[in-house]
Amino acid sequence: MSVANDRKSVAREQLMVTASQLFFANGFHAIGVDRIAAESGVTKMTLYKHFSSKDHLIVAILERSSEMYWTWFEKTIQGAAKPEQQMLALLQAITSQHSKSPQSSFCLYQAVAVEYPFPDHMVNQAASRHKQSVVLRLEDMCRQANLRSPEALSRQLFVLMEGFCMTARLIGPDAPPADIVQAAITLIESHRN
Amino acid sequence: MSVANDRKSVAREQLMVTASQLFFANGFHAIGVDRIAAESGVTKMTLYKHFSSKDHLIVAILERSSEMYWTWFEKTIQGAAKPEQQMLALLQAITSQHSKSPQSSFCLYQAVAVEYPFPDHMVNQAASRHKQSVVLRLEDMCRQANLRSPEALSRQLFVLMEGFCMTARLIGPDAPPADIVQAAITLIESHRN
DNA sequence: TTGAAAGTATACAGATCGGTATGTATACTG
DNA sequence: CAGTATACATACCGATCTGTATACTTTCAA
Repeated sequence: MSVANDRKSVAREQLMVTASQLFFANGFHAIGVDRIAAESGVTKMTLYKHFSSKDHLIVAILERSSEMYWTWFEKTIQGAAKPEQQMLALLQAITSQHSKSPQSSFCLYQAVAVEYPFPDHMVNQAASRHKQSVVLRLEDMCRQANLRSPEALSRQLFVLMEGFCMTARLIGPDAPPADIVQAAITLIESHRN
Repeated sequence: MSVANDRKSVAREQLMVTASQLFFANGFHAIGVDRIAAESGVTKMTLYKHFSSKDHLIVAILERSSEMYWTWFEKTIQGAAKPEQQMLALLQAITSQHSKSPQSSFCLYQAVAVEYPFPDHMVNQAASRHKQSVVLRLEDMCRQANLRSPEALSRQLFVLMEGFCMTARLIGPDAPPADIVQAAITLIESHRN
């Protein structure tokens, strides 16, 4: 089987994990392919055997992150019956994860929005696809909850989540833990019929 | 007078304006000093006569942006008497500015948080100082308004504002215009005594 | 008028960037 | 055994990065 299609390669997996961590902590432009390869314990040639360019590696990381996000998403809302409770479960999971590891609140897609700001760039498009689908999913949940103006409410909750992630970067660990959950509760309540 | 202290130099001013725009639209690492100098109609040597390094230029831009921000801030809340109305005036100004020019919602300090993530870096510190002062100012307003848990409310409003700026980057112009103002109203109301 | 300040022009240093070329060793598999 | 895939090592390419060196011009005020 051709290497380019072998999604189970250990080298490929290690490259994506390592690169993901490095990008996470340093940004995209600050990390070169040499360092990614070195810290993966792999040659640069191996990197380019698996990914045709740095941009393609980033897109692969973003798409795998998106898959992992949705797995986490569905698992998190699993216990909650009503859609309102599901949305709160998401916020609670985000904040409790934040208190354990503040760095985990950082969002790779926000970094893309900053470092690849042009919509015709493949990296930007990969991030946009993900965030667009999040907005739609939230809107879907608001609709299921039979709340007033589901579009507006979903956008409010989305902004709340994005703001939380960015605030974690800006202010640091001791940012807004439970406040955001309370804000979400207030906003949801205000959209009840 | 020495050039390094001449804050009125046209070249220095042009460099800061041009660099600011370029960083705004492309990020920091994506823009080199050569391009900044060229698009300012100035030599690279002139840039280094006024700013001892690229990082110092960025810090100067951030600090001047902060001054401009506070000028805008005080001017915006000027018409409103009550602190609650002042906070709403801020949100309304942000959203109305957004509908005129969506790019203006982008926040340079958020870009710093992504591209200079280390707290011991002077650029990161300059951005942190600004955002910290914004949080404190909001908290002050909430306290003046005699609302319940001013700390929590100010953090909620801060997250809302940060989320709005980031959403403008992530989703694009047709993001959440009036929804955020409504969210702020709801949150403020919920903290009334 | 003269002399410092401000700016120009050009060239360069040293490092790093993304990406490629060439060849070799290992290991699975038909 | 033969062939293919995977990964190795090393060296290199052109471009770009921040920052510096040197020398010439313009402006303006004491």
